[in-house]
Amino acid sequence: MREETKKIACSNCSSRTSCIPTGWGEAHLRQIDNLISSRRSIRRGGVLFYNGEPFSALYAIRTGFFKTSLGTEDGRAQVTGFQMAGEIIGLDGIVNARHTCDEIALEDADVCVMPYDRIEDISREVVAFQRHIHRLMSREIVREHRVVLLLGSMRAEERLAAFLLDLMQRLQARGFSNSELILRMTREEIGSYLGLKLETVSRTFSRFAQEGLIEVRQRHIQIRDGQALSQRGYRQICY
Amino acid sequence: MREETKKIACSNCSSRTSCIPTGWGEAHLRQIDNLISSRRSIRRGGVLFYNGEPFSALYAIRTGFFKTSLGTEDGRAQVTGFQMAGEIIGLDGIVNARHTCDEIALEDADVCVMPYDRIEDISREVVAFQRHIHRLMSREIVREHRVVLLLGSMRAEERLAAFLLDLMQRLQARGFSNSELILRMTREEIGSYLGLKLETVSRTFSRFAQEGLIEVRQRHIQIRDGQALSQRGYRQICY
DNA sequence: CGACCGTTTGATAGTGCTCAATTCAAGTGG
DNA sequence: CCACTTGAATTGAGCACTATCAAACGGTCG
Repeated sequence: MREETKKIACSNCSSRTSCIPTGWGEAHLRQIDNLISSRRSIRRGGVLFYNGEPFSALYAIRTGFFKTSLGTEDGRAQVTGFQMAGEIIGLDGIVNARHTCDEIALEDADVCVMPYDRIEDISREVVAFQRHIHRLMSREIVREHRVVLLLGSMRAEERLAAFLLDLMQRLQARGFSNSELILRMTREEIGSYLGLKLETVSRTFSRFAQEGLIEVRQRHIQIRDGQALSQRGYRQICY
Repeated sequence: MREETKKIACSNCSSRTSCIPTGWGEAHLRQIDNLISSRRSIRRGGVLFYNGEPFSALYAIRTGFFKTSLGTEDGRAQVTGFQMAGEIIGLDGIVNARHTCDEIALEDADVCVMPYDRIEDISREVVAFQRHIHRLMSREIVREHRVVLLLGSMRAEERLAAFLLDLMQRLQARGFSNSELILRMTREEIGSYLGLKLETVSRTFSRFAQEGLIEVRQRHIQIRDGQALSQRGYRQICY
């Protein structure tokens, strides 16, 4: 799994708005430019970091799609989340200076490496950046809350609908179509994430299709009736 | 629900070690002493903060026991966690400056109020404190990961066993017995947290008791065979 | 083209849920 | 002090949803 390393700054990065939003004064831009140490390219199926691996940096996804996977003692594994461009990953490693999950690329990906000690330094100097980091972590906590809600109180249909709606929303926020998406993960990975078996995922897709809610061609999903889909899956909290 | 407010400093707090660990130089103790603005006492059943309420502070639990509860659009609610003395709550509110869940006392409780702007200030001045806050948030993320794993891949028996073991471990870390505990929550709240119905929780308790793993008298639980219990529930990741 | 992986679909079994009745513990008020 | 009320917990019977096992299909890539 070959990986390349490049040198780059945030100030002239095209996707800056998504991961490090605007709003710093010009004065601080130079400090922010010191944030990224390098980039890494990960091939499809490649691993960004392993469970147990020493923690040293957070990563901003520039392109590509990742899954977060957690192993259990008895050999089972569960997907605990999917990440796409613009999102920051690796926050789990801060507590014990070790990562506690595997981060695996579902397609060829590029990430910016943000060494944690630099994050600490800049946080102390740039108030807006400090707040940004806190908000990132807090957002992650809130997101996980919603996953817990999903896994703890929804049925298969509701879970899958909520999953599709969540994906759609995140893609739409990144400028993609709001009625069409291509799944980057297998049915098994979706099932693992939703606490279902792959057969159940497949069946539920078929049922949705039969009822005219969506159109399914392999991993290509077309939303036909977003309204109805919402009614099935959107039990999420509004905030 | 009457609540009292008192003024106090961390440096001479008996339970300091649990929420704000030692290790700051003497020089910084005075800054830390400025962290707590007041204390609040919450009666059993009282609410520390509501979903939607403006966020202004984190809270350190001095005494008492809380549950975190999330409401769904269609009126259902789910418990997403239980918190005990020494733990820090309210981290969910940072992202959007509003709390996204309800925090409810399961027994009379006392909390220290830590205004968020003071946390920001001290974080910038005391490196060890900054790191402490980051670790708190990261720990919360890792904990939630484990809950997701529990809900997504364990069966009723495993869930309840893991739940008991987790509680025991946290109580033991606080100096309580490692073979005996009193549940502060109802079967329904346990069920909600574990993604089960209260009847299932009750039945599973009974089964454990029948098999000699534990002894159940209402909310009083006696561990008889922790080893066996571990084998049932401990599929958690080791880290 | 053929092999392989992922997906779909069917039949059956099992786990946990629903509905309902009963027991238990702790107040509450006469 | 005891009958009464109330909320929580236990237990049972039947059912619904999802898992499991199994087979067939389809797209992709060597």
